[in-house]
Amino acid sequence: MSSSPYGNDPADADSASACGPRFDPLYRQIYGLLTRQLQSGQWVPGQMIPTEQALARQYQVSAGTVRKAIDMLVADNILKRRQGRGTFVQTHREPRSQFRFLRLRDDQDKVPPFTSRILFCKRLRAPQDVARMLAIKPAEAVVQVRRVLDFEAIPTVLDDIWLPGSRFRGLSAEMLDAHDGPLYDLFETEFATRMLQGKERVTAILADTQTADILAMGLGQPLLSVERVSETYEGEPVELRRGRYRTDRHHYLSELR
Amino acid sequence: MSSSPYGNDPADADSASACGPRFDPLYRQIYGLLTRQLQSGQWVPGQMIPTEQALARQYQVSAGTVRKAIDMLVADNILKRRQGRGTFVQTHREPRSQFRFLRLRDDQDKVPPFTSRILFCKRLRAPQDVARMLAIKPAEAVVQVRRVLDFEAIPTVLDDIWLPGSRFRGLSAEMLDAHDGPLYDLFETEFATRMLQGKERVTAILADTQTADILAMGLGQPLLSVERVSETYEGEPVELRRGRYRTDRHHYLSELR
DNA sequence: GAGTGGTCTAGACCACCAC
DNA sequence: TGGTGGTCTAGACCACTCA
Repeated sequence: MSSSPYGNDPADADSASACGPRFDPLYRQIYGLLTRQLQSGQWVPGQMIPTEQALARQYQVSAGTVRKAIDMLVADNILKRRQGRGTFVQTHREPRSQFRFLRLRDDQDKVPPFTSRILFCKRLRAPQDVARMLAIKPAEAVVQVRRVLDFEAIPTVLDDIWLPGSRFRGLSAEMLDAHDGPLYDLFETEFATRMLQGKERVTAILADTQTADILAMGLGQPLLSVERVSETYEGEPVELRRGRYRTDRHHYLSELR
Repeated sequence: MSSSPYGNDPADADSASACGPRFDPLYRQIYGLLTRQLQSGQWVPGQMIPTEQALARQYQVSAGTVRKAIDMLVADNILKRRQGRGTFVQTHREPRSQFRFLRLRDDQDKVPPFTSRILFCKRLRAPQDVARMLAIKPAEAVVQVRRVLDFEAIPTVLDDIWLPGSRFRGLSAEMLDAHDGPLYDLFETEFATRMLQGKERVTAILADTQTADILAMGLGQPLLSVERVSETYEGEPVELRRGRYRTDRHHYLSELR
């Protein structure tokens, strides 16, 4: 967590050794308090949090200190400031951050319009590898969703999604079909689970029979394999995805900084 | 440029329309001044810039304002603060930011050790597509470098690199062979060209005869195609790379935020 | 101990938004 | 017009590095 342009980040220290707690600045403590309150659901996605002044009074610190804590949460894409209006809990529902994690792009590096089809949604005991990636016990309950994304009516992405059964009690194909918009919006709204960050491991593979069939392509054609682990607060993994991307019409865009 | 957790970023405005200049805060102006001085080579990579106090005096603003400008440059990976020592121009030479743009990882998501072999370095007139990506005129001079990266003696990456001939006058295979460490270090040191950010477009392809031969793999096996455009100050493109990555032992890592 | 960046404060004023 | 975040200031003190 907490990848911000602020000092004291242990991962950014010149000496690689993990030193002790050193010194915890006030604004970091406020950051922690706010994070915990967000995590507890005290403020829901889309809602306005108290003003900087109010928080400063509440925590008995100066406005500048609260501001710095909020800066970090904004850098984490957890909060969003709107000048003249207030500071709001970020949401995957909002147009500008819809499909924030989707890296597939067209020739102009834009997210192309697409539609989603749910192939199935079932509950099962977590296979070994899925359990490991989700940091749960093997054979614990998980929900598996398979879906296809069509870009201009061309099936392009085949996703298998695994979610911890305990968090996603009640998730069903009907619910998924009824919902439109990003999955992460549904997860926020119905399961109080916000995807905050993730990692994708990308490799090149050959289409197997089943995938080639679903994506209407030749056997042995190349595909991008995209394995995503998404995390919520405190880096807790709450989603595993295995995507197969056709990249004859699109590409995976990665920004280098 | 300028992707920072700070306000007034037009790209972050709720209304997508490009409004006028609005209001240019002082710290942005300082950011601009510092950027121009860095671009002009007034301070070279690795060198310390003047202290915040000194800059504040020089520009007739408060220390806090200079600090905020520097914060932005730090967020851009252009400067690096070291508490108790000073603020330094970031460099690709430093261990922590060596191979900053390389996304290939091993099973533990670490950058694996590797060695580089230059296959050739030649000058030619830019083909149409290369010229377009580098924003130069077709048939202008470019340098093309081909090299292989070996991971544990296994050829894994085949890179073709195109550089504008005007900037990279004097680049030769001998110079490349003599140099060890990141290419971007050489580019900084010998050609005053700092790679600040970039984009990679990743697709899955099948190995052709030549590539399969160089990477010691079967024809028709899947490969990652990684097309990188790197930019220096003001988003000026100064490098085009086409990489072919074997991903049977490694993967391409992408962080989602 | 001198010099650097890092934190924290208190307060003034500005730009923006909604009513 | 009132309230929000955004900017800017001046100054005190702390943590860290190095000689």
